[in-house]
Amino acid sequence: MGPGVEASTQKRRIEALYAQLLSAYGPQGWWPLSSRAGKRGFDGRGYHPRAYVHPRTAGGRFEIVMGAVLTQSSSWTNAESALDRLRNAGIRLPSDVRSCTRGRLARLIRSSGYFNQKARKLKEVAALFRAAGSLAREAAPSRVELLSCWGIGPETADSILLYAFHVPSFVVDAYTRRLLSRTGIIEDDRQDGYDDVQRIFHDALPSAHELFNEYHALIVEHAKQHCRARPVCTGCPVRVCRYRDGLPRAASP
DNA sequence: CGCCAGGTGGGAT
DNA sequence: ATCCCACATGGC
Repeated sequence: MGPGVEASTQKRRIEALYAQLLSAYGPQGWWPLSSRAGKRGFDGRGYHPRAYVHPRTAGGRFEIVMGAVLTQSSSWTNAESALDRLRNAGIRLPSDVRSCTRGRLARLIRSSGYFNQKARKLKEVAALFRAAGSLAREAAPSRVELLSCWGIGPETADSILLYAFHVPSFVVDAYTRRLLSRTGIIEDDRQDGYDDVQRIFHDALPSAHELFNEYHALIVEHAKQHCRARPVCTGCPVRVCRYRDGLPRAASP
């Protein structure tokens, strides 16, 4: 939190931002599942957006884990087509990943980018979730345990905790930093580390996974529609922001 | 064509 | 602790 900014002010800003985003975009219903989720072996008929059915099976949960890795620094559509190819190849459980060669995995997930690295990452998370029952709802791994896995950093760890296991751990991504920076809630998107930004949300909000789920999803939707790298400010529902029509302005009071 | 996309790990300073 | 870079495809 910036110097001189009261915690109650910070809390109001975070709450107001959520209200504006929810009002503008409506409930997002994350996590998005692969486009054919609902066919055999997968739970949830729905698909992103706004048709979320929370995962009940190990396969559904592990698909979220794989999706969280595949979408690292790449678009969801690219990650999703990789998920589709994994599903079509019958790869939906850690054991399926383990019995697939690294090279074949890389070929299947080519569209997600960084495919050699990500093939290794899938191997690593498959090893992490190897134990029977490790994907059970009540067997959520600890954050430290996730972070100790090669290929899982703080954002991926929190995505897995929140969206696969419903543990209320707020997900901070590049979009979150950009939005908080532009609205003046943080100084700039480099100043604060991951845990600092996460703490802003944890301090301001009740610790509820449904709320954290929606808030992060709304930030992503908002970042795609308006708060892009090159801002699209026409029709932007966020009232306090130092940009208008792509031009930097002085921070609002 | 250049920029951007729901990061992470490793190495140099 | 903090920069800097490799990793790579696809959409606009």
